[in-house]
Amino acid sequence: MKAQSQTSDVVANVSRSRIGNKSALRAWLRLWSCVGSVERVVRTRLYSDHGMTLPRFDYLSQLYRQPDRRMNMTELSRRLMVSGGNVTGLTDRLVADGLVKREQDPSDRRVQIIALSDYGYERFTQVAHEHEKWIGELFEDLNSNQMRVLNQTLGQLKTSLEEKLNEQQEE
Amino acid sequence: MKAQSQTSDVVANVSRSRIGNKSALRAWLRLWSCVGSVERVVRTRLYSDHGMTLPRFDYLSQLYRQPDRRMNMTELSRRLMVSGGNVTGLTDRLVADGLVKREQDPSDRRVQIIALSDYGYERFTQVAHEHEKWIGELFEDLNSNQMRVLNQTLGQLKTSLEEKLNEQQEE
DNA sequence: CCCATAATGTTTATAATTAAAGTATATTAC
DNA sequence: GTAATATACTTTAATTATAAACATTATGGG
Repeated sequence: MKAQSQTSDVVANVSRSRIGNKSALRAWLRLWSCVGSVERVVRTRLYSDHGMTLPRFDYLSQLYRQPDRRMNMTELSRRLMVSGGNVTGLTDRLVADGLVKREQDPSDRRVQIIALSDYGYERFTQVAHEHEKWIGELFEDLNSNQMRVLNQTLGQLKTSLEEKLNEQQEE
Repeated sequence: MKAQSQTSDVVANVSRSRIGNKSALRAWLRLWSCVGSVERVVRTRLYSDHGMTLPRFDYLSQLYRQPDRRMNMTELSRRLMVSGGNVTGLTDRLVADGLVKREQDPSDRRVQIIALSDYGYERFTQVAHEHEKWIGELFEDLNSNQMRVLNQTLGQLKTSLEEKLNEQQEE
């Protein structure tokens, strides 16, 4: 009885795992597809209507959300989920366009603090308002219940992924 | 009465719209974050464990899913949600590495048909197996109900977005 | 204090990516 | 049949992106 029970458990686990992988893979492909579609629309409109690229918009939005509209390079890299070298390049171009400024951290000479300029703030505010409208339109076919469920599930997935990434980093 | 009722409707609509936009924006940010996290993990492991980049993996996976493992450039561009020029460049590099082959369409001399090579098939099969495992692990904290709900909602969002993109294109 | 180690950011080389313009071929309208 | 238009792909120039190597500064243990 015991042996058989173990075998059943093993079979059940393998089976569950395989189904889980397939189900996860389907979810992943749909996530990827949805994000790709939204990004494509947003990128195109940002560029044609405001002459702004998506990476720059994402960058500025991170600064914008901070109370003091300031952030160092490492934190920007982490939040934008891009490499440090990429942030250096983006920063160079945003500084050249006057949208952000580089400041020194008085307590740590390694740190560059990036501040949204007045011009950058003004510019971003205008674009962000439209951006929010586009997103609203793209998601309008979901009813309030679906939206609630989506936010809940993605919220948990996000937390779970962040935990996994932290664990992985520590290894 | 009539005027007041209209005013209330307008207020209600505006209010609903604003809430909808905020809720949609939250969902969008979570979608973006989850996809970014998963991509980061997959990209890093693809590169360190298999010397393969994520764009190439995505490209090969599109070919792999076709019954004849063949697809033309335009269709690849559409499915990968990237520009045509990008597909040209990726194809050049994948051909150089022997993973895919360019073939001519006998019925239309403009068309390039890209075929997964035997080596490409073999290579992709190995990597895809691991990839599926990684995705399974990244999503393992969602229970079966959450997974079901996520797949359902994302399925509808995907369809809705595809419709919107088609409409937009026709305008 | 001094050394090892960690953290922050830049540089380098290369790949991926876009928008727009260009080339070649096909299709459609007349 | 031919001209206009559309489709398929490539090229170009610029931007965005990565990984790895590097320089500088900070931190912690002896």
